[in-house]
Formats: sequence, structure tokens, C-alpha cells
Amino acid sequence: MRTTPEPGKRAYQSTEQRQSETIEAVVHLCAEQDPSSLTTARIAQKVGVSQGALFKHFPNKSSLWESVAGWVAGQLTTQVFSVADQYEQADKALEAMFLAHIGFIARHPGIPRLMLGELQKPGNQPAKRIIRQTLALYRQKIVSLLHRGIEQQHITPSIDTEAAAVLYIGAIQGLVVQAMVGGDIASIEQSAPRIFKLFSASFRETSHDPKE
Amino acid sequence: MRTTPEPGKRAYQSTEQRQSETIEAVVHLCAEQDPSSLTTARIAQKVGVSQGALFKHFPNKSSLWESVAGWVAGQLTTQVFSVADQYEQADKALEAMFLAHIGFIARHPGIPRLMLGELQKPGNQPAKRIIRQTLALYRQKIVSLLHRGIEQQHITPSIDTEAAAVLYIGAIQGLVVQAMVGGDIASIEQSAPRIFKLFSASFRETSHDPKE
DNA sequence: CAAAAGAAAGTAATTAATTACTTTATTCTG
DNA sequence: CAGAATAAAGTAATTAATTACTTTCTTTTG
Repeated sequence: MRTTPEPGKRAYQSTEQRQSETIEAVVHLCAEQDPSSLTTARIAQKVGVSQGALFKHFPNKSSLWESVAGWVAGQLTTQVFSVADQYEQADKALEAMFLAHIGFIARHPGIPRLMLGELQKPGNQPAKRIIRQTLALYRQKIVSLLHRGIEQQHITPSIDTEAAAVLYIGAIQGLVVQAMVGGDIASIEQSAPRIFKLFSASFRETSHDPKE
Repeated sequence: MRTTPEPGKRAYQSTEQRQSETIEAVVHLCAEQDPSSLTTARIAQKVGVSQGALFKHFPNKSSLWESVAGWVAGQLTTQVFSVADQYEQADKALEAMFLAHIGFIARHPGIPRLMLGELQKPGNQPAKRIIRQTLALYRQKIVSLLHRGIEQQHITPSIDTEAAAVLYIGAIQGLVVQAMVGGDIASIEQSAPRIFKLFSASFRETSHDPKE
């Protein structure tokens, strides 16, 4: 059924516009639904368009997933990495990055589901490759920040940086899983600082260590 | 595979036998395939039975998932918790539990996929409830071990035990995700001790000097 | 104890729904 | 008007579940 468009509003959108609307819809839907059970019909409904129309803007579903993965990767890079670059002190940068990441997830609760869902898929599909690549980049960023922290003498030089990177990502994962279990995704922003504090205790330089 | 006590060949298996065979098949299949894409036909094929025969032993698919979740919960409890109970010293118990958990995952690579897959499902389906409950029990176990460690003066009393429990589970998650990215699940057993060492550095009591 | 009777486990084929994707016709916009 | 965007109505494939029927195991009973 067609409704007459309101005056001043475009009834028909450009392909680019529809593409980003669709990506946004997928990200939103993932907040309340398992990505693997997302149907093109449900996505189209969210966009406010017929199911078939989706294929005017994406050649197929897996291509849509690829676009979504690309969007996530881009957002993570710009929103999280850029925060880290604002700090001279490496340990402060790590903390800010951690909190920015948690904030990003809190604003987009579907993201963890999305990324985990992609990683669970077998094979080397494009979307999985993008997520994989982004995670590798992330790990690299953390390791280099840790090294800078050692140079700045804010991080103990005896630290196992590779292990710390895994634990850093794990800390985020732990928060997310905890939130999934509790069903309360907003709560992670509250507990995030406590988790990071504990995490950083494992490598904080203890040259001055006043007992309280 | 269980052998019948008598050497006579048995063409038809008992429902109980088929049920556990089916659960085993699902766990194995999850090691190489996204759980949400597992079809009853594929499962039946693995068991070596017709697709329809599955429904002689399970009323429906979701009931099968419930059984699988129950199996996982049981195995985690018996295999991981029992290890912890063998140690008097709480921090040693935590480490043994951590390594036992990683070993369990290495032996059953489908388990993380299974659990994460269940948690991603919306609503309060039985299988999800079981996983959720198991995780809660797990968290509780860690917290109580931490408290015992404080009493034994092996763990610093200033520790945020709730945060530590999240970080502990996160450390396992981080290892698993890292393995998923790398595609090499066997590697986690190798890196596990390093991760735990770093994790425990965040709360190890340094003033105390235990004899070993 | 053996044969009949029934219960349980199995198969192959089918069904109703659902899915990603396609085709056709219609409507909007520059 | 021409081309792009859309809706509506398809299609073929896949899926969980059911069905009608057969085979095997267990129990009852004369």
C-alpha cells in the first residue's frame, strides 16, 4: 500500500541514502535480535520499505553484511582510536580508549552480537575478514600503547604485552557477556571503570607504592 | 562410544543412548559450524540416523538444545569446579580452575560457540536459562575463592572481587575470541598460563611470602 | 519355552512455513 | 518523458516437523 508523501519530503530515496538507512536498521535490530536470525523481510520492515526493494540497493544479503561490518569497523576506528590519540600519556590513552569502546557498545548494543556472530561463521567471508582485520588492528594498537607506556615509565617493563592485549579485549568481552547474562546493557558503562582499574593494576608501575 | 555389555549386535539403540549420541554429535558439530545454522538433517547424518528419527527422542529442536545446554553445564561443573576443590590454597585453586576451563574448551572447541550462541538468542528460552545460571554459579565460585584467598593472605584485601570475577571470565573470553580470529583453537592452551599470570598480577599479595 | 502381541526405534516421503532472491508493474522525480 | 525507486507477487530452495509404514526388541501367556 502506498501512502501519499508529505509535502517537502522525498518519498523515494537515493540508493546511497537507502544503503545507510539499511545499515543503521541492521545495527539497531541486532540490539534486540540474534543477527543470524535476521531476515531481509524484517530489515526491510524496519527501513520502511518492501522486502524486494532491498535488493535494489544491495546485490545480496552477504553483501549487506559486508557493508554493516565495514560500518562497524569504521565507527570503531574513528570513535575509539581517535580518543586514544588525544592523550600523550599511554596509560591514560588506554583507559580513555577502553571507556570509549564501552560507551560505543552502550550506544550500540547490537555491535557485540554482530561481531561475535560474524566470528562464529565458518570460512573466510568478507564480513568476517573485516571484523578479523579490525580486531587485529585493535590488538596492535593496544600493544603499541603498552610499549609507549613502558617508555614513559608508567607501565612496568616486565609486562607481557601480548597477554595484556588479550586481557584488555577480554575485559571488554567479560563486561559484554556479563551484560548479556543480566540483560542490562546500560549497566556496563557503570562497571567499566572498575574493571579497567583492576586490569591496569596488573601492569601499573609501582615505583611509588604508598600503603594505605 | 559405549559398547554393549553383551557381544550381540544391536540394531536399534535405546532412546537414552540415542539422546546422548545426539548431544555428542551437536557438540562436535559446533566445533566446525555456527550452531544457529545446524539443521536437524545434519545432526541426524552425524548420528547416523534418518532426520525424522531424531524426533523419536526429542519432542522438538529447542528441547534438543536444552539437553545440550544441560550437558555443557554439567560437564563444566564436574570437570572445572571439581578441580578447584582439590586445592586448599585459593589462588592455586583459581589458577587450576582457569587452566581446567581452557583445557575443557580445547577438548571441546564447539562449547564457546554454543554458549555464546545461546546467550545471543532473545527471550528466556530454557537453554539460555541454563547457560545463564551456569555462568552465575561460575561467577559466584570465583568470588568466594577470592574471598578465601584474602583470608589466606594470598590475595590483596583491597581487591574488587566482583570486578575480578568479570575479568576472570573475560580472560577466558579473550583467549577464545583470539583463537576464533586466528582460527587455531588448540593454541589457547599454550597462551592460557601467560594470561592467567597477568590476570593474577592484579591482585597477588606482595607483602606475604609463601613457602612453596 | 515359543509364539503372539505390543512397544519402541527406525525409514522414506511429505508438508507447511520460511527464506533469499527475482520479476513485473506502478509511481515518483528531475 | 525517461529512468530510478518502489511495491507486489512471484520462485526455488531449505527447514522443522509429521505421517504412514516397517523393523527390531521386549513382554505376556498358553
